[in-house]
Amino acid sequence: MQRPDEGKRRLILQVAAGHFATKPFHEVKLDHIAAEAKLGKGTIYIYFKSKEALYIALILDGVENLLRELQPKAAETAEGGAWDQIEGMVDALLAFGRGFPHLYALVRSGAEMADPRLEEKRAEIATLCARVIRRGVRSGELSDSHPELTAQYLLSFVRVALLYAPASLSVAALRKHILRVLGRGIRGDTAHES
Amino acid sequence: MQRPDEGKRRLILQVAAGHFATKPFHEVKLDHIAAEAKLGKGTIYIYFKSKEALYIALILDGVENLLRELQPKAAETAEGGAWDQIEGMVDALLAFGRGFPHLYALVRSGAEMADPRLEEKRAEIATLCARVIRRGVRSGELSDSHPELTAQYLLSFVRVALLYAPASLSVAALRKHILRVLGRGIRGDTAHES
Amino acid sequence: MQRPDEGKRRLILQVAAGHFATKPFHEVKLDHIAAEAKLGKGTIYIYFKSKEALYIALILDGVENLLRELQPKAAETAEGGAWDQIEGMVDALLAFGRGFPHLYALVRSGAEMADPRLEEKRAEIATLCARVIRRGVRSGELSDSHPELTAQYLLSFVRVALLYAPASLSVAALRKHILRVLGRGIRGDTAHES
Amino acid sequence: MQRPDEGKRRLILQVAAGHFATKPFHEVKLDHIAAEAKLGKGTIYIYFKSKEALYIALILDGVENLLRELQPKAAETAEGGAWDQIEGMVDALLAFGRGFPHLYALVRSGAEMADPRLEEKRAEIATLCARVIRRGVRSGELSDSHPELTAQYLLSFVRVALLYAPASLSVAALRKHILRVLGRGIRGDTAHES
DNA sequence: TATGAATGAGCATTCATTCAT
DNA sequence: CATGAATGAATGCTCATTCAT
Repeated sequence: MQRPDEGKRRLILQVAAGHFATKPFHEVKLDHIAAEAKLGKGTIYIYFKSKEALYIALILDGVENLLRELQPKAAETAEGGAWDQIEGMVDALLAFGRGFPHLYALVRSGAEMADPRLEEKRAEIATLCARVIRRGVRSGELSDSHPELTAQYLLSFVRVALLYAPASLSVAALRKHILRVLGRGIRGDTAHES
Repeated sequence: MQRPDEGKRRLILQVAAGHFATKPFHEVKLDHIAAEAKLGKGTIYIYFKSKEALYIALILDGVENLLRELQPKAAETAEGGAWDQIEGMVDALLAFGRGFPHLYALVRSGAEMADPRLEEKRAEIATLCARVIRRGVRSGELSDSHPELTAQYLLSFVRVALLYAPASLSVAALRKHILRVLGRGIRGDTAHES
Repeated sequence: MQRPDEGKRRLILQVAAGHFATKPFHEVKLDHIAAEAKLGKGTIYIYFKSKEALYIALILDGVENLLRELQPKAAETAEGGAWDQIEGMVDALLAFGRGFPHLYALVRSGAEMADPRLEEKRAEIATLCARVIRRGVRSGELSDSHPELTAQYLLSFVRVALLYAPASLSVAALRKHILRVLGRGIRGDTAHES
Repeated sequence: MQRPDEGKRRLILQVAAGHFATKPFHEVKLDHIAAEAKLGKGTIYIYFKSKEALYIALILDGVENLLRELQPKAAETAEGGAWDQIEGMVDALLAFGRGFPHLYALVRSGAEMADPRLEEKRAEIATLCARVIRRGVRSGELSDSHPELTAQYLLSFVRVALLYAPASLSVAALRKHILRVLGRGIRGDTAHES
C-alpha cells in the first residue's frame, strides 16, 4: 500500500509546466501530460482537482519558490545598502527565470489569474521589492516617489529581458543592463541641464 | 480589404475585445460574443475565418492603431531631441492604454497563439522605440548599451503602470514617474561616488 | 435556417424511451441514442440539458399523456356511477400500458424520482383515482376507508398485471381480473360468516 | 460459504443497502460505501466480485430472508384456513418492509440488472402466495381465477402501502386496509344485484 | 448576406477495479 | 486479510465550425 507521494505531485507539476508554458491552456492535453509523466490519467486527479487547479498550482508553486528565494535577499537585517539588496534580488530573479523559464513565462498578465491566491502572491513579491526600495529612499540612498510601482517595473525588467533579449546576451550582461537602467536611467550625463 | 459591412466587422471586434481581455482564450465563447453583438453565430464566420483569427485580428488591429499613433512621434524628422520624442511616445502609449484597456491587456507574453504577424508588429513597435533611443545615444543625449532591450522595458513600463498602479494616480503622475525612472533611474544623487 | 423542431424532440424522446426502458440508466449511452435517431450527439443537448434531463422529460412526458387520458374518465360530470368510472380508468391505464410498455416500465419506485415534478404528477394521477373512489363512497356505491391508498393499489394492479401476467392472458382478461379483485376481493361467497 | 469475516460482509451489505435504496445504481459510489463502512475500497472486493454483485447480493439477501419468514406462514400443514394464512403473510410482509425499508424499496421493476436469481426468488415468493390462494380456492374459501396474478397484487399492495401511505397510518391500519380490499373489494354491499 | 440548428471531434473527468505493500 | 494509490477505459458534454434556408 502506497502513501500519497509528494514526488509524484512534483513530477506532474514539472511535466505540466513544460506544456503550459509552451502552449495556451486549451491546447494542453492532460492525456499528453499523463503520458509524458508515465502516469495514468486518473492519477493526476488524485493530486489535482482539475486541469485548472493543476495550472493554478503550477504558478502558485513557482511563485512561492521565487518568494522563498527573494525573502532573504530583502531581509531588513541585511548588512549592505538598499541598492545592494536590489542587485541581489535582480540576481535571484534572473537566476530563477533562467532556471524555470517555463514557470517564468507563465506569469502572465491579469486576465487568467482568476485565483485570488495568485494576485496575493504577486503582490507579496512586489511588496518585498517595494520595501527594499522604500528603505533606500528613507536612507537617502535611493530616490523614488512610487516604490510599489517601481517594484512592478523591476519584475517586468527581468521578465522582458528574459523574453526578448537576443540570445547572444549573457545573464551577466542582462543584469548589468537592468541595473544600469534602473539605477541611472538612460539620460546621458548631460543630465545636469534640465 | 473593404468588407461587406465594415461596421459589423468593427462591432464584432469591439464585443470580442471585451471578452478576450477579461477571460483566457478558452473561456471565451463565440456564442456569447454573437449574442452580445446581436448577430448570428454564423455571421462571425463571414468576417473571420476562425475564433483564433478573430483573436489575432483583434490584437493586430489594436497594435496597428498604436503603431499608427506612434509613428509620427518617432519620425526621424521631428525637430525636438530624442528624449522629447520618448516623452511623446510615453504619452501616446499611456493614452492608448487608457483608451483601449482591453486591447492593451491583450498583449500577453509569448506563449499564446504565436502568429508571426503579431511578433512582427510587436517587433515593429519595439524597433520604433529603439530607433529613437539609438538616435539619442548617437547624439550623446542618451546613454544605453542595448536600446532594443530598453525599448521593451519602455513598453512594459506603461503596461505595468496601467495594470498595477493605484487608481489614485493620474495618468500625468504615471507619465512623470515612468519618465523619471527611465530617465534618471532611482539611485539618488549620491550617484557620483561609485 | 431551421426552427427548433418539436418533431425532433419527439424523435429523441421516442428513441430514448426504448433504451431507458430496456437497460438501467448507466447502461444507456447517448451515443447509441444519437446514432439510432440519426442525429449528432450535440443535437440531443439542444433539446435536453443533460442525460438526466432527457430521462426525466421522458417519464414526465409519458405521465402527462396518461394524465390527459385519465382526466375525462374521472370527470365529475360523467353520467355513470363511480364504479363505471373506475372501469373506464382501468381501461385507460391498461391501454396506455400496452401502448407504451417502455414508458410504463419506467415508472419505478421512489429512488430515482429525484425530480419533484415526477412526484407531483404521480400524486396528481393518484388523486384523480382517489377522487372517483371517494365520490363512490359518498354515494354509498363503494366502501373504502382510505381511498388515496386504494388509488395507489389500483395503479399497482395495472402495473403488476402488465409486468407479470402470463402472455397468454388477454388485456380483456386482465381487465376482468383486476376489476373482480378490486371490486369484490377474493374471499368467496362464504363471506357471510366472519 | 463462510467468508473470512462474515461480520464484515454484513457491514458492507448494510451500508450498501442504505445507498442503493436511496439513489439509483449509477449514483452509488463504492468510495462512499467504503468510507462509511470505514473499510478500504479494496476490502469490498474481497467480499463481492463487483459493484453489481454487491447489489445483487443485497437484494438476494433480503429476499431470502423474507422468503424464510414467509415459508412457515404458507406451510401446507398450517392448521388455519387459507385466509388466515394470507393474513399471516401480510403481517410478515409488513413487518419485513417496516424493518428493512431499504431492502424493500430495492425491489424495483424489471429493467434493472436482470439477474436470473432475482427473478427466481421473486417468483418463488409469488408462488408461495399463489399456492396459499389456490388452496383457498380449492377449498371454496376463496374465489380467484388467477392466483399467481393475485399473489403479485398482494406483494404490490404491501410495497405501495409502505411507500405512499400517510405516516399517520399505523401498520395495523395498513394491514386492515389491505386485507379489507383484498378480501372484499371496494364495491359496497349493493353487491348482490349485478 | 445572415442565420442558428446541427454536427461530431475532442476532451476533461469519473470510478470500478486492480495490486503492490 | 486489508488497504488505498494507481489505473485507464468509458462517456457525458462542449463548442468551434458548417450549411441549408
